[in-house]
Amino acid sequence: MKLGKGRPERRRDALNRRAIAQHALMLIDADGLEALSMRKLGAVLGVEAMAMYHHYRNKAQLLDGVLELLIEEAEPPPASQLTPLQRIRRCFENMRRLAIAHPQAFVLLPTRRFRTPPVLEFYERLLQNFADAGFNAAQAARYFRVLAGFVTGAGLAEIGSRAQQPDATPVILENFSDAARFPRVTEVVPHLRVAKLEAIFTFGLDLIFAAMASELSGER
Amino acid sequence: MKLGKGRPERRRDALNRRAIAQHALMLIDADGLEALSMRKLGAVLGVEAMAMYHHYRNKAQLLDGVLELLIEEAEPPPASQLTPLQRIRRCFENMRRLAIAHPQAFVLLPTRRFRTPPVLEFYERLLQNFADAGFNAAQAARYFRVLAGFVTGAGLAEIGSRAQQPDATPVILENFSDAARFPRVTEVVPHLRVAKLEAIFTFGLDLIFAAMASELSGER
DNA sequence: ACCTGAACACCGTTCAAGT
DNA sequence: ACCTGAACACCGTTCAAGT
Repeated sequence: MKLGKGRPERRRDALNRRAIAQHALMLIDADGLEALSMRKLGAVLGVEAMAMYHHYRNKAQLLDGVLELLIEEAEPPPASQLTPLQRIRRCFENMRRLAIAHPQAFVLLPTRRFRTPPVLEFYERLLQNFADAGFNAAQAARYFRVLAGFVTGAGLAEIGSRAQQPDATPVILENFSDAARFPRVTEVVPHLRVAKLEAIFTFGLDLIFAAMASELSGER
Repeated sequence: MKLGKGRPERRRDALNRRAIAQHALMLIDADGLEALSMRKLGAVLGVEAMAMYHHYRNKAQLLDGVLELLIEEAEPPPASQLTPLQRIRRCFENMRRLAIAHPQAFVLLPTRRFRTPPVLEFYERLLQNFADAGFNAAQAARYFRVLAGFVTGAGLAEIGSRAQQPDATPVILENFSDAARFPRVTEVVPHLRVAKLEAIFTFGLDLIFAAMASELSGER
Protein backbone atom coordinates (compact mmCIF):
# COMPACT_ATOMS: atom_id res chain seq x y z
CA MET A 1 0.00 0.00 0.00
CA LYS A 2 1.39 3.33 -1.07
CA LEU A 3 -0.23 6.67 -0.44
CA GLY A 4 -3.71 5.17 -0.28
CA LYS A 5 -6.62 6.78 1.46
CA GLY A 6 -7.06 5.24 4.89
CA ARG A 7 -3.36 4.58 5.44
CA PRO A 8 -2.55 4.37 9.14
CA GLU A 9 -0.88 7.45 10.60
CA ARG A 10 2.82 7.26 11.29
CA ARG A 11 2.77 6.67 15.06
CA ARG A 12 2.12 10.24 16.17
CA ASP A 13 3.56 12.66 13.62
CA ALA A 14 6.89 10.82 13.80
CA LEU A 15 9.52 11.66 16.33
CA ASN A 16 11.98 14.51 15.77
CA ARG A 17 14.76 16.16 17.73
CA ARG A 18 12.83 19.32 18.52
CA ALA A 19 9.67 17.58 19.71
CA ILE A 20 11.73 15.31 21.94
CA ALA A 21 13.58 18.28 23.46
CA GLN A 22 10.34 20.20 23.96
CA HIS A 23 8.72 17.35 25.85
CA ALA A 24 11.91 16.86 27.87
CA LEU A 25 11.74 20.53 28.89
CA MET A 26 8.11 20.10 29.87
CA LEU A 27 8.99 17.13 32.05
CA ILE A 28 11.87 19.08 33.65
CA ASP A 29 9.59 22.07 34.29
CA ALA A 30 7.03 19.78 35.90
CA ASP A 31 9.17 17.42 37.97
CA GLY A 32 12.77 18.66 37.94
CA LEU A 33 15.95 17.86 36.09
CA GLU A 34 16.69 14.77 38.16
CA ALA A 35 13.26 13.31 37.47
CA LEU A 36 13.75 13.38 33.69
CA SER A 37 14.30 9.86 32.40
CA MET A 38 14.38 8.43 28.91
CA ARG A 39 11.66 6.00 29.92
CA LYS A 40 9.26 8.69 31.19
CA LEU A 41 10.00 10.83 28.17
CA GLY A 42 9.23 7.89 25.90
CA ALA A 43 5.95 7.30 27.71
CA VAL A 44 4.92 10.95 27.18
CA LEU A 45 5.78 10.70 23.49
CA GLY A 46 4.01 7.34 23.08
CA VAL A 47 7.20 5.55 22.22
CA GLU A 48 9.78 3.22 23.76
CA ALA A 49 12.75 4.79 25.57
CA MET A 50 15.14 3.48 22.97
CA ALA A 51 13.37 5.32 20.13
CA MET A 52 15.03 8.56 21.29
CA TYR A 53 18.48 7.14 20.71
CA HIS A 54 17.87 7.44 17.01
CA HIS A 55 17.67 11.22 17.38
CA TYR A 56 20.11 11.89 20.23
CA ARG A 57 23.24 9.88 20.87
CA ASN A 58 22.60 9.85 24.63
CA LYS A 59 20.91 11.75 27.44
CA ALA A 60 23.70 14.37 27.59
CA GLN A 61 23.07 15.36 23.98
CA LEU A 62 19.36 15.51 24.65
CA LEU A 63 20.11 18.03 27.42
CA ASP A 64 22.08 20.06 24.86
CA GLY A 65 18.88 20.03 22.81
CA VAL A 66 16.97 21.40 25.81
CA LEU A 67 19.65 24.09 26.22
CA GLU A 68 18.99 25.13 22.61
CA LEU A 69 15.32 25.69 23.45
CA LEU A 70 16.26 27.78 26.48
CA ILE A 71 18.64 30.13 24.65
CA GLU A 72 15.99 30.72 21.99
CA GLU A 73 14.05 32.53 24.72
CA ALA A 74 17.04 34.74 25.56
CA GLU A 75 17.56 35.98 21.98
CA PRO A 76 18.67 39.64 21.86
CA PRO A 77 16.52 42.07 19.83
CA PRO A 78 17.43 42.45 16.13
CA ALA A 79 20.13 44.93 15.19
CA SER A 80 17.50 47.26 13.74
CA GLN A 81 16.14 48.00 17.21
CA LEU A 82 17.60 49.97 20.10
CA THR A 83 21.26 50.73 20.70
CA PRO A 84 23.81 47.92 20.94
CA LEU A 85 24.14 48.37 24.72
CA GLN A 86 20.37 48.25 25.08
CA ARG A 87 20.20 45.08 23.00
CA ILE A 88 22.85 43.44 25.18
CA ARG A 89 20.95 44.45 28.27
CA ARG A 90 17.70 43.03 26.90
CA CYS A 91 19.40 39.73 26.21
CA PHE A 92 20.57 39.38 29.82
CA GLU A 93 17.20 40.52 31.12
CA ASN A 94 15.72 37.73 29.02
CA MET A 95 18.07 35.29 30.75
CA ARG A 96 16.72 36.32 34.13
CA ARG A 97 13.18 35.72 32.82
CA LEU A 98 14.40 32.30 31.74
CA ALA A 99 15.42 31.53 35.32
CA ILE A 100 11.91 32.39 36.49
CA ALA A 101 10.11 30.63 33.62
CA HIS A 102 12.19 27.44 33.77
CA PRO A 103 13.66 27.30 37.27
CA GLN A 104 14.34 23.58 37.13
CA ALA A 105 16.06 23.71 33.72
CA PHE A 106 17.95 27.00 34.12
CA VAL A 107 21.03 25.36 35.64
CA LEU A 108 21.73 23.88 32.20
CA LEU A 109 22.69 27.38 31.00
CA PRO A 110 25.70 27.87 33.28
CA THR A 111 26.73 24.22 33.52
CA ARG A 112 26.66 22.91 29.95
CA ARG A 113 29.28 23.98 27.47
CA PHE A 114 28.33 25.82 24.29
CA ARG A 115 28.88 23.17 21.63
CA THR A 116 25.93 22.82 19.25
CA PRO A 117 25.46 25.12 16.22
CA PRO A 118 22.23 26.83 17.38
CA VAL A 119 23.87 27.80 20.69
CA LEU A 120 27.02 29.03 18.95
CA GLU A 121 24.86 31.07 16.57
CA PHE A 122 23.14 32.71 19.52
CA TYR A 123 26.53 33.44 21.10
CA GLU A 124 27.74 34.93 17.82
CA ARG A 125 24.73 37.27 17.58
CA LEU A 126 25.16 38.37 21.19
CA LEU A 127 28.88 39.08 20.72
CA GLN A 128 28.17 41.00 17.51
CA ASN A 129 26.32 43.50 19.67
CA PHE A 130 29.47 44.03 21.75
CA ALA A 131 31.37 44.79 18.55
CA ASP A 132 28.58 47.09 17.38
CA ALA A 133 28.79 48.94 20.68
CA GLY A 134 32.46 49.64 20.03
CA PHE A 135 34.18 47.08 22.25
CA ASN A 136 37.24 45.22 21.04
CA ALA A 137 37.52 41.46 21.58
CA ALA A 138 39.30 41.72 24.94
CA GLN A 139 36.71 44.15 26.29
CA ALA A 140 33.85 42.04 24.95
CA ALA A 141 35.29 38.96 26.67
CA ARG A 142 35.58 40.82 29.99
CA TYR A 143 32.11 42.31 30.02
CA PHE A 144 30.47 39.21 28.61
CA ARG A 145 31.98 37.13 31.38
CA VAL A 146 31.04 39.62 34.10
CA LEU A 147 27.48 39.96 32.81
CA ALA A 148 26.94 36.24 32.20
CA GLY A 149 28.46 35.42 35.60
CA PHE A 150 26.23 37.85 37.42
CA VAL A 151 23.05 36.95 35.53
CA THR A 152 23.40 33.18 35.83
CA GLY A 153 24.54 33.34 39.46
CA ALA A 154 21.75 35.74 40.40
CA GLY A 155 19.31 33.57 38.44
CA LEU A 156 20.25 30.46 40.40
CA ALA A 157 19.96 32.37 43.67
CA GLU A 158 16.57 33.72 42.67
CA ILE A 159 15.39 30.20 41.90
CA GLY A 160 16.35 29.21 45.45
CA SER A 161 14.24 32.09 46.76
CA ARG A 162 11.24 31.19 44.68
CA ALA A 163 11.48 27.45 45.18
CA GLN A 164 8.93 27.11 47.94
CA GLN A 165 6.59 29.83 49.11
CA PRO A 166 5.82 32.79 46.84
CA ASP A 167 7.56 35.14 49.24
CA ALA A 168 10.39 32.84 50.22
CA THR A 169 14.03 33.72 50.75
CA PRO A 170 17.02 31.57 49.80
CA VAL A 171 17.74 30.97 53.47
CA ILE A 172 15.61 28.80 55.69
CA LEU A 173 15.24 30.07 59.22
CA GLU A 174 13.37 27.33 60.97
CA ASN A 175 12.25 28.81 64.25
CA PHE A 176 12.22 32.01 66.22
CA SER A 177 15.27 31.23 68.32
CA ASP A 178 17.27 31.66 65.14
CA ALA A 179 16.76 35.42 65.35
CA ALA A 180 18.98 35.48 68.42
CA ARG A 181 21.45 33.03 66.99
CA PHE A 182 21.69 34.60 63.52
CA PRO A 183 20.92 38.31 64.02
CA ARG A 184 22.58 39.53 60.81
CA VAL A 185 20.94 36.84 58.70
CA THR A 186 17.61 37.67 60.28
CA GLU A 187 17.83 41.36 59.43
CA VAL A 188 19.11 40.84 55.88
CA VAL A 189 16.70 38.08 54.84
CA PRO A 190 13.62 40.36 54.54
CA HIS A 191 15.54 42.37 51.96
CA LEU A 192 16.06 39.27 49.83
CA ARG A 193 12.38 38.43 49.50
CA VAL A 194 11.08 37.64 46.03
CA ALA A 195 9.39 41.03 45.67
CA LYS A 196 12.75 42.78 46.05
CA LEU A 197 14.80 40.62 43.72
CA GLU A 198 14.00 42.43 40.49
CA ALA A 199 15.22 45.71 41.97
CA ILE A 200 18.43 44.04 43.13
CA PHE A 201 18.93 42.48 39.70
CA THR A 202 18.44 45.89 38.07
CA PHE A 203 20.85 47.40 40.55
CA GLY A 204 23.52 44.87 39.56
CA LEU A 205 22.96 45.38 35.83
CA ASP A 206 23.07 49.17 36.26
CA LEU A 207 26.40 48.83 37.99
CA ILE A 208 27.92 46.78 35.17
CA PHE A 209 26.40 48.80 32.32
CA ALA A 210 27.57 52.06 33.89
CA ALA A 211 31.11 50.70 33.74
CA MET A 212 30.60 49.63 30.12
CA ALA A 213 29.26 53.04 29.11
CA SER A 214 32.07 54.86 30.87
CA GLU A 215 34.67 52.65 29.19
CA LEU A 216 33.14 53.39 25.79
CA SER A 217 33.17 57.13 26.43
CA GLY A 218 36.88 56.90 27.20
CA GLU A 219 36.59 57.94 30.83
CA ARG A 220 38.83 55.18 32.08
CA MET B 1 33.34 -8.89 77.32
CA LYS B 2 33.73 -5.28 78.35
CA LEU B 3 36.81 -3.16 77.74
CA GLY B 4 39.09 -6.18 77.55
CA LYS B 5 42.44 -6.23 75.87
CA GLY B 6 42.15 -7.79 72.44
CA ARG B 7 38.63 -6.53 71.83
CA PRO B 8 37.88 -6.32 68.08
CA GLU B 9 37.91 -2.82 66.62
CA ARG B 10 34.60 -1.17 65.85
CA ARG B 11 34.44 -1.68 62.09
CA ARG B 12 36.75 1.13 60.98
CA ASP B 13 36.67 3.94 63.56
CA ALA B 14 32.89 3.93 63.38
CA LEU B 15 30.98 5.92 60.81
CA ASN B 16 30.18 9.57 61.43
CA ARG B 17 28.56 12.38 59.47
CA ARG B 18 31.75 14.24 58.72
CA ALA B 19 33.69 11.20 57.51
CA ILE B 20 30.80 10.23 55.26
CA ALA B 21 30.60 13.75 53.77
CA GLN B 22 34.37 13.89 53.29
CA HIS B 23 34.43 10.64 51.36
CA ALA B 24 31.40 11.75 49.35
CA LEU B 25 33.30 14.93 48.37
CA MET B 26 36.31 12.82 47.37
CA LEU B 27 34.10 10.67 45.15
CA ILE B 28 32.51 13.78 43.59
CA ASP B 29 35.94 15.32 42.99
CA ALA B 30 37.10 12.11 41.34
CA ASP B 31 34.11 11.08 39.26
CA GLY B 32 31.54 13.89 39.30
CA LEU B 33 28.35 14.67 41.15
CA GLU B 34 26.23 12.32 39.06
CA ALA B 35 28.55 9.41 39.71
CA LEU B 36 28.12 9.66 43.49
CA SER B 37 25.97 6.82 44.74
CA MET B 38 25.20 5.54 48.21
CA ARG B 39 26.45 2.13 47.15
CA LYS B 40 29.83 3.34 45.91
CA LEU B 41 30.21 5.55 48.96
CA GLY B 42 29.48 2.58 51.20
CA ALA B 43 32.07 0.50 49.37
CA VAL B 44 34.72 3.21 49.94
CA LEU B 45 33.83 3.34 53.64
CA GLY B 46 33.79 -0.44 53.99
CA VAL B 47 30.12 -0.51 54.82
CA GLU B 48 26.74 -1.29 53.26
CA ALA B 49 24.89 1.52 51.49
CA MET B 50 22.16 1.47 54.07
CA ALA B 51 24.58 2.21 56.93
CA MET B 52 24.68 5.86 55.82
CA TYR B 53 20.97 6.24 56.41
CA HIS B 54 21.66 6.17 60.11
CA HIS B 55 23.63 9.40 59.79
CA TYR B 56 21.82 11.19 56.96
CA ARG B 57 18.11 10.93 56.29
CA ASN B 58 18.65 10.65 52.53
CA LYS B 59 21.05 11.55 49.74
CA ALA B 60 19.85 15.19 49.64
CA GLN B 61 20.86 15.71 53.27
CA LEU B 62 24.19 14.08 52.58
CA LEU B 63 24.75 16.70 49.85
CA ASP B 64 23.98 19.39 52.43
CA GLY B 65 26.78 17.81 54.48
CA VAL B 66 29.10 18.14 51.48
CA LEU B 67 28.03 21.79 51.12
CA GLU B 68 29.10 22.35 54.73
CA LEU B 69 32.59 21.09 53.90
CA LEU B 70 32.77 23.42 50.90
CA ILE B 71 31.79 26.59 52.75
CA GLU B 72 34.41 25.81 55.42
CA GLU B 73 36.98 26.52 52.72
CA ALA B 74 35.39 29.89 51.90
CA GLU B 75 35.52 31.19 55.50
CA PRO B 76 36.27 34.94 55.67
CA PRO B 77 39.33 36.03 57.71
CA PRO B 78 38.68 36.74 61.43
CA ALA B 79 37.51 40.21 62.40
CA SER B 80 40.93 40.96 63.88
CA GLN B 81 42.47 41.00 60.41
CA LEU B 82 42.17 43.47 57.55
CA THR B 83 39.30 45.90 56.97
CA PRO B 84 35.71 44.64 56.71
CA LEU B 85 35.65 45.24 52.93
CA GLN B 86 38.92 43.35 52.55
CA ARG B 87 37.56 40.46 54.62
CA ILE B 88 34.44 40.30 52.42
CA ARG B 89 36.61 40.32 49.33
CA ARG B 90 38.78 37.50 50.66
CA CYS B 91 35.70 35.41 51.31
CA PHE B 92 34.51 35.71 47.72
CA GLU B 93 38.03 35.12 46.41
CA ASN B 94 37.99 31.94 48.48
CA MET B 95 34.77 30.94 46.72
CA ARG B 96 36.47 31.22 43.36
CA ARG B 97 39.28 29.02 44.65
CA LEU B 98 36.59 26.57 45.69
CA ALA B 99 35.33 26.42 42.11
CA ILE B 100 38.82 25.51 40.93
CA ALA B 101 39.57 23.07 43.77
CA HIS B 102 36.21 21.27 43.59
CA PRO B 103 34.86 21.88 40.08
CA GLN B 104 32.48 18.94 40.19
CA ALA B 105 31.03 19.84 43.60
CA PHE B 106 30.94 23.64 43.25
CA VAL B 107 27.46 23.68 41.72
CA LEU B 108 26.12 22.68 45.16
CA LEU B 109 26.96 26.18 46.39
CA PRO B 110 24.54 28.10 44.12
CA THR B 111 21.90 25.38 43.84
CA ARG B 112 21.33 24.14 47.41
CA ARG B 113 19.54 26.31 49.89
CA PHE B 114 21.24 27.43 53.11
CA ARG B 115 19.47 25.32 55.72
CA THR B 116 21.90 23.59 58.08
CA PRO B 117 23.39 25.36 61.14
CA PRO B 118 27.05 25.33 59.99
CA VAL B 119 26.07 27.00 56.71
CA LEU B 120 23.89 29.56 58.46
CA GLU B 121 26.74 30.30 60.87
CA PHE B 122 29.04 30.95 57.93
CA TYR B 123 26.42 33.23 56.37
CA GLU B 124 26.06 35.08 59.68
CA ARG B 125 29.82 35.68 59.92
CA LEU B 126 29.98 36.91 56.34
CA LEU B 127 27.05 39.30 56.82
CA GLN B 128 28.57 40.60 60.07
CA ASN B 129 31.41 41.95 57.93
CA PHE B 130 28.91 43.94 55.87
CA ALA B 131 27.58 45.48 59.09
CA ASP B 132 31.12 46.16 60.29
CA ALA B 133 31.83 47.92 57.00
CA GLY B 134 28.92 50.28 57.68
CA PHE B 135 26.21 48.85 55.42
CA ASN B 136 22.63 48.68 56.61
CA ALA B 137 20.59 45.52 56.03
CA ALA B 138 19.16 46.65 52.67
CA GLN B 139 22.59 47.57 51.35
CA ALA B 140 24.11 44.34 52.66
CA ALA B 141 21.37 42.33 50.90
CA ARG B 142 22.01 44.14 47.60
CA TYR B 143 25.78 43.78 47.57
CA PHE B 144 25.74 40.27 48.94
CA ARG B 145 23.43 39.20 46.15
CA VAL B 146 25.44 40.96 43.46
CA LEU B 147 28.75 39.55 44.75
CA ALA B 148 27.44 36.02 45.30
CA GLY B 149 25.72 36.06 41.92
CA PHE B 150 28.84 37.17 40.11
CA VAL B 151 31.20 34.84 41.98
CA THR B 152 29.10 31.69 41.64
CA GLY B 153 28.20 32.41 38.01
CA ALA B 154 31.79 33.21 37.09
CA GLY B 155 32.89 30.13 39.02
CA LEU B 156 30.59 27.86 37.03
CA ALA B 157 31.76 29.44 33.77
CA GLU B 158 35.39 29.00 34.77
CA ILE B 159 34.74 25.32 35.50
CA GLY B 160 33.45 24.95 31.95
CA SER B 161 36.67 26.49 30.65
CA ARG B 162 38.88 24.24 32.74
CA ALA B 163 36.88 21.09 32.20
CA GLN B 164 38.93 19.60 29.43
CA GLN B 165 42.30 20.87 28.29
CA PRO B 166 44.41 23.08 30.58
CA ASP B 167 44.02 26.01 28.20
CA ALA B 168 40.44 25.37 27.21
CA THR B 169 37.67 27.88 26.68
CA PRO B 170 34.01 27.42 27.61
CA VAL B 171 33.10 27.26 23.95
CA ILE B 172 33.95 24.38 21.67
CA LEU B 173 34.87 25.37 18.15
CA GLU B 174 35.21 22.08 16.39
CA ASN B 175 36.89 22.86 13.12
CA PHE B 176 38.45 25.67 11.17
CA SER B 177 35.44 26.47 9.07
CA ASP B 178 33.85 27.79 12.25
CA ALA B 179 36.08 30.87 12.09
CA ALA B 180 34.17 32.02 9.02
CA ARG B 181 30.83 31.02 10.47
CA PHE B 182 31.37 32.47 13.94
CA PRO B 183 33.81 35.37 13.49
CA ARG B 184 32.93 37.20 16.72
CA VAL B 185 33.07 34.02 18.79
CA THR B 186 36.41 33.18 17.21
CA GLU B 187 37.97 36.51 18.11
CA VAL B 188 36.59 36.63 21.66
CA VAL B 189 37.37 33.04 22.66
CA PRO B 190 41.17 33.56 22.98
CA HIS B 191 40.44 36.22 25.59
CA LEU B 192 38.50 33.72 27.68
CA ARG B 193 41.33 31.21 27.99
CA VAL B 194 42.07 29.86 31.44
CA ALA B 195 45.19 32.02 31.84
CA LYS B 196 43.08 35.17 31.49
CA LEU B 197 40.23 34.22 33.80
CA GLU B 198 41.79 35.39 37.06
CA ALA B 199 42.30 38.87 35.62
CA ILE B 200 38.68 38.96 34.44
CA PHE B 201 37.48 37.79 37.85
CA THR B 202 39.54 40.52 39.53
CA PHE B 203 38.13 43.04 37.06
CA GLY B 204 34.57 42.08 38.06
CA LEU B 205 35.30 42.20 41.78
CA ASP B 206 37.03 45.58 41.40
CA LEU B 207 33.94 46.90 39.67
CA ILE B 208 31.61 45.80 42.48
CA PHE B 209 33.90 46.80 45.35
CA ALA B 210 34.43 50.24 43.82
CA ALA B 211 30.67 50.74 43.96
CA MET B 212 30.59 49.51 47.57
CA ALA B 213 33.39 51.86 48.61
CA SER B 214 31.79 54.81 46.90
CA GLU B 215 28.44 54.10 48.55
CA LEU B 216 30.13 53.98 51.95
CA SER B 217 31.87 57.28 51.35
CA GLY B 218 28.53 58.87 50.58
CA GLU B 219 29.26 59.69 46.97
CA ARG B 220 25.98 58.37 45.68
C1' DA C 1 15.63 4.62 8.64
C1' DC C 2 13.23 4.15 12.55
C1' DC C 3 11.42 1.66 16.33
C1' DT C 4 10.82 -2.46 19.66
C1' DG C 5 11.95 -5.65 23.47
C1' DA C 6 14.89 -8.04 26.20
C1' DA C 7 18.86 -7.71 28.81
C1' DC C 8 22.80 -5.73 31.64
C1' DA C 9 24.62 -3.24 35.16
C1' DC C 10 23.32 -0.09 37.82
C1' DC C 11 20.27 3.44 41.10
C1' DG C 12 17.71 5.41 46.06
C1' DT C 13 15.11 3.81 49.59
C1' DT C 14 11.88 0.53 52.50
C1' DC C 15 11.63 -2.87 55.59
C1' DA C 16 12.61 -6.56 58.75
C1' DA C 17 16.23 -8.53 60.92
C1' DG C 18 20.48 -8.99 63.36
C1' DT C 19 23.93 -7.49 67.28
C1' DA D 1 22.28 2.38 68.43
C1' DC D 2 24.17 0.93 64.47
C1' DC D 3 24.57 -2.04 60.62
C1' DT D 4 23.13 -5.89 57.24
C1' DG D 5 20.62 -8.09 53.40
C1' DA D 6 16.90 -8.76 50.66
C1' DA D 7 13.58 -6.53 48.07
C1' DC D 8 11.07 -2.87 45.28
C1' DA D 9 10.67 0.27 41.82
C1' DC D 10 13.34 2.44 39.19
C1' DC D 11 17.68 4.10 35.96
C1' DG D 12 20.91 4.70 31.03
C1' DT D 13 22.43 2.11 27.47
C1' DT D 14 23.75 -2.24 24.45
C1' DC D 15 22.34 -5.31 21.33
C1' DA D 16 19.76 -8.04 18.11
C1' DA D 17 15.67 -8.01 15.90
C1' DG D 18 11.74 -6.34 13.50
C1' DT D 19 9.47 -3.29 9.59
